[in-house]
Amino acid sequence: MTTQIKPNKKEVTREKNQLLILNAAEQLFSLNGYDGASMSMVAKEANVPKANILYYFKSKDGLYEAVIDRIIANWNLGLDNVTAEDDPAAVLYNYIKSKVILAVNQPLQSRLFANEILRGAPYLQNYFRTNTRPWVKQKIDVFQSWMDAKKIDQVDPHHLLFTIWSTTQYYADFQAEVLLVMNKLEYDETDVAQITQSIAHIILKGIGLKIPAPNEA
Amino acid sequence: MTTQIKPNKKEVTREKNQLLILNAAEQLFSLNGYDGASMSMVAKEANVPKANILYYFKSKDGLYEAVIDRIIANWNLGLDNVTAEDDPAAVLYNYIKSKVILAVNQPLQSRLFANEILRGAPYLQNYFRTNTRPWVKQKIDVFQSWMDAKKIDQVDPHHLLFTIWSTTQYYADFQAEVLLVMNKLEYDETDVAQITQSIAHIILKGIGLKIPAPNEA
DNA sequence: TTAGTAATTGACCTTTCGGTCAGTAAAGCT
DNA sequence: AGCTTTACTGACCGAAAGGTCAATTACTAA
Repeated sequence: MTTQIKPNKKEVTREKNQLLILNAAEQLFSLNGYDGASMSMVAKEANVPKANILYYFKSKDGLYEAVIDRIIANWNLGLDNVTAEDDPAAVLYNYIKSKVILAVNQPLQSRLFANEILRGAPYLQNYFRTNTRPWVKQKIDVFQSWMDAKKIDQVDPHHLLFTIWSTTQYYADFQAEVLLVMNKLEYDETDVAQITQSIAHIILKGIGLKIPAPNEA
Repeated sequence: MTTQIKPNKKEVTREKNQLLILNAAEQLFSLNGYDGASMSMVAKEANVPKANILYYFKSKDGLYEAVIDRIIANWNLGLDNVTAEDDPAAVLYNYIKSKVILAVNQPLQSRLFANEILRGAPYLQNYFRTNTRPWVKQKIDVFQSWMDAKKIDQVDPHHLLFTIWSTTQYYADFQAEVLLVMNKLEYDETDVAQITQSIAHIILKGIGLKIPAPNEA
């Protein structure tokens, strides 16, 4: 908690350069995967000497971990503070909506995770074990209590969660396929609403809920 | 249609070796992606000299294309011959079930496609344009006619299709995540039924259908 | 057999990979 | 200003990548 009065020129340029590098790396790792992105590609994209990247991040692994750590730091699994007393329809609708917005507008993170998991999640294993698993457990419990209270249909809560994740992330990870099949060049402004509506309709009605009128935060 | 009377030893060993190579390549490309799998890894896995692979397939690209071509050749998009007169519930239930079985038992192909699409589908673009798109168009039409006949709810047919694809393929492509979250080492025999049941419940009910009793081919 | 042809592969090539390091530039401190 | 220390980077390294090729080893047909 030492308050930094003096901006310290060294640290400023360092952080500026690290930001350039991390952004370039995130983009390249997302599109090409770990093996498909080389240090020199990152250096070129970030417009810094390759040795500078190694100086900051020690190794390619170190850079990759830094990229992942930054994503995780800003990563919000959503559904925070959800309790058995909350209204399932509103909660799930908002969750789906926020995940669709993320998928359409910021697909890079989702794709980086997808690349990771396809390889067996070598770097994310620990994160899943220590963070995702407890998070999931808590949500599963809420889902189950909704089922016990007959608020939603009895379905395996894990698979309900996977259904929400898969349907929403699909528009980020498989964007290329979606656009090719729909014969579009990119998503347009109406797509987020369209996708949210379709997914929410199917999933909410699919577990015995009504779709809330589209007019709440 | 020339009937091959003489087995021709050369061709026999050639095809045997090509099979070894293609199997090894499929496995390695699926797990590690195009850039993550090297020719020497494939050679070692297939137990043939590296130069032999180049002799058969000209280049790494050629090998990759051959792997993709073989998958596509055996690739059945399902839902064949489906018409507006068919029963939506039975058709969709069986489609979901067959896709879940594939995802759990033969995840390699799905993962190879996932790797491809994550990279923007450089090799599959053409396939999507010439094969998938017409296939989709026909299915969309059937879905739409079911909606017009009030047999199923009005939902964007594309997104309905994507919902089925995403939910089922998730168990192949993101197997590592699914298993970590569920704290399992591998899928067991009950999982296929469990997954099928959950997905089918949500999607079928989600578009206004009843889940067929689980007793038809 | 044997000549002719195709199949095969060990050795080698160039390029690029991730990574090191010695030397230089730039702050920071007194 | 001068001295110390840290930040940086051009040049280089060994390993591994994809790919070539000349030499060798099968087959096949006559």
